[in-house]
Amino acid sequence: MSEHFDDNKLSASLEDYLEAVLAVIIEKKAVRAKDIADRLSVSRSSVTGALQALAAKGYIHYAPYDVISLTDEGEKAAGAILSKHNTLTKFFAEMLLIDPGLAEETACKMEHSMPEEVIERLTCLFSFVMDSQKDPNEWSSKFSNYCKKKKKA
Amino acid sequence: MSEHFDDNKLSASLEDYLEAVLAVIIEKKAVRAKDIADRLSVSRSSVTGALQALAAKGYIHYAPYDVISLTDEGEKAAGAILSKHNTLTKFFAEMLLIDPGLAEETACKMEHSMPEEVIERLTCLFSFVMDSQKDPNEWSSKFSNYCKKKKKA
DNA sequence: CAAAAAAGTTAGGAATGACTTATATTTTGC
DNA sequence: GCAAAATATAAGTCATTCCTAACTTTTTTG
Repeated sequence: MSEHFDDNKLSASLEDYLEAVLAVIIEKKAVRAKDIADRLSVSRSSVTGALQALAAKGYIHYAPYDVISLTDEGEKAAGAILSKHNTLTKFFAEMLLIDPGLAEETACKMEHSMPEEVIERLTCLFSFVMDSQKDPNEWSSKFSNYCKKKKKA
Repeated sequence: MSEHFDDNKLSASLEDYLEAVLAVIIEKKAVRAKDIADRLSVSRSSVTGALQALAAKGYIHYAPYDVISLTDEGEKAAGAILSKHNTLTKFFAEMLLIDPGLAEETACKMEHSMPEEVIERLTCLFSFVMDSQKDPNEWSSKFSNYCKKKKKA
């Protein structure tokens, strides 16, 4: 069981960095500071700072000029963030029928403040509702009709 | 139509102050700095600072030692925040069946990053699902059963 | 109504977080 | 082995948010 001191709590920004590390690893098998700088649109030195902070909190293995990798703890945390991100995006886009761009953007902001338990239930709601549809497009048409009617009323 | 410069964007913290102003007004017809200090657990001087910031951004009428009131803009903004707060709390508690305490707490954090449009759709989802229940407790039992089953599988 | 209590304000400052630029160091590819 | 690319560090900026302490104004109350 991993310990949880106050100082390995992650800020929203550090969560973004950690998420980016995992995303880049998934995408290209290895991370370079530059990839993260590009992806998050910050300077390389900001990335170094963030990586040091993440290392200090035990989420990544980091040494100057060395390869970056996630610790077990880091992998778990990054995975959780990524999954929150995906769950929320899917919920907004497919269930609430929000424009994909806005869905993504909103998920990005909210992924930092959603407790595990809430995400779990959201996933559950999603499958509960979708499972009860006869065909995959049924929800979309039913719900958008309802919303339109509601708006007029 | 009210103007929107960069500098009347509110931080999460200022939104909390603004929300508190409205909440106290609703509750007791008038606001005193002390009420807000107590409610948010900050010092009285932090409240003064926040009120000045809110005034500078055009959300409240403020003059030293004078009565505090919301501008039209402020009333609109505070109302929107409060309604986000309530919508989210209700959604978490009644639809996702999250413990009321956690529902409230999560809503508090998320209310700052939910676009109007998403809240609107969430409200719609809520009534769509609830409208299709025969009695008020149907959802709760159906959904919690589904979740239990899902967890075992 | 005057003194004490309460509420509000101000000044000044500490802590944090997230960035930056500029300079130094290391690695890598030719 | 050297130049170019990548990375790291130092040092500093800027904005937020909050605090304490001392002061002023307002309210209460004996």
